[in-house]
Amino acid sequence: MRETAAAESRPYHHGDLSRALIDAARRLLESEGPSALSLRAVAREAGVSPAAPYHHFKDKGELLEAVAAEGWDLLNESLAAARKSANSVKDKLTALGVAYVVFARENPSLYRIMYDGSRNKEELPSHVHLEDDSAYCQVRDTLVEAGADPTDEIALELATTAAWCAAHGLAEMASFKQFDTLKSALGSEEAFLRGVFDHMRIFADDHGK
Amino acid sequence: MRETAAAESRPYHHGDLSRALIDAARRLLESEGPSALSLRAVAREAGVSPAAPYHHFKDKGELLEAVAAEGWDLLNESLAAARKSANSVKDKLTALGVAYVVFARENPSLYRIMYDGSRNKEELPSHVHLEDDSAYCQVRDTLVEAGADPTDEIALELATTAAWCAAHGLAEMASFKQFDTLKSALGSEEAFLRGVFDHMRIFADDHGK
DNA sequence: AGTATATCTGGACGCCGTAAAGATCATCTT
DNA sequence: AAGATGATCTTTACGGCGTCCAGATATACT
Repeated sequence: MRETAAAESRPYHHGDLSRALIDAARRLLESEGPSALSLRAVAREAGVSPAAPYHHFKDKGELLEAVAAEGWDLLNESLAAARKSANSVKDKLTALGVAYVVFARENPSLYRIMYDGSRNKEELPSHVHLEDDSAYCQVRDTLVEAGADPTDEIALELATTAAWCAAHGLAEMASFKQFDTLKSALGSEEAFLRGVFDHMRIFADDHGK
Repeated sequence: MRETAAAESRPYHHGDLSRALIDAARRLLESEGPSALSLRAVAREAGVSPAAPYHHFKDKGELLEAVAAEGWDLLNESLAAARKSANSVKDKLTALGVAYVVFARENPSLYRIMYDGSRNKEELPSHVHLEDDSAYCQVRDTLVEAGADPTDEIALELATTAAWCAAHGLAEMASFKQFDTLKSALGSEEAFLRGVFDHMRIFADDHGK
């Protein structure tokens, strides 16, 4: 009478329902978009009753936070990969910016979840800022590699913030139809992104010289 | 038996309910935040039945669009004022950016409504881009005043987009608690904003020379 | 006047998030 | 081995939501 799927020796009845709920949520997010992501729909998708999630998450927001956390992990990986594959030191920061925006384009619903929770709490998840290979720290380290002065902490934080804001702003704008003509005039979306970044000192300069 | 308030000689029973609904929505938005902005709550606030709005707006989204449109108008005015009051030509663009972010901080719920509708349709309201004193055009014109080459259309559009993205990105980030220490290290929020903008060529350079 | 038409109300439907009470089952104690 | 414990899940229920429909109401036209 046991379900054939899922791990055998997990805590209780279902076998790691929180994991299953997060997966169900991400499945729904990709197939139906953020507006279809109700707690009941997630429970339905996972095959449990509407109240079951409450034994694993305080409320809907806490489930979304767990989904968002996985989004941040994915973003970190994308950025790390872009950092490695960049040709020159000079190009690394732009590559990072492009990778950031491309991530948002390829995971639009997830990206939205990542920031929606933060906006309500008025702070980003702390591990985004603090952990060593977090997205924020990767940007900061890349700035240093590109020539920023690591001893001037305030300037470094400001520059990192500027880069982050630029990437986030572009990530939210790039999908607007208004830019279609510009994109096709430039030949590709990536050319458009690089074009925008090229108009920001942070993505073009060698920092102060 | 007539209500004493509101204009007397308007179309029907209520006397311009759509106006009253938009006002009610903005009142609710300020007092309770975006999550409290249900269509029913708006109707309640306006003193009509839950179904009444459907004679003036196709659905909830269309009402929110009307609210957002007023938000864009307000933003345009803020930017125009900032443009006028800026001291030097060189400072105009930064002043514009600061004004943009300050608008978002002072009208956080309205600012969210303005972009939420756009995100769903994947395009900004057309008058934001097209009309002559629209926010976008004000930024573009200011860039030209600051020395950008108006004949290179593509570069101008890219630069405008870069400035817009930077301002939007910072507007969404600036309220995060993570930046509190940086703000107080710099003495004020405006110093923080200018500090971030200063790390973007678009807000600091004289454009190509 | 009488008719058409735009506007508003009341009630209904199926969703939603969430809470409380009861059933079920792994684990712990003895 | 047996029973108690407590976590997990289901059922049921509540109020709120967006939206539709049928009827009431008041304006405008002829």
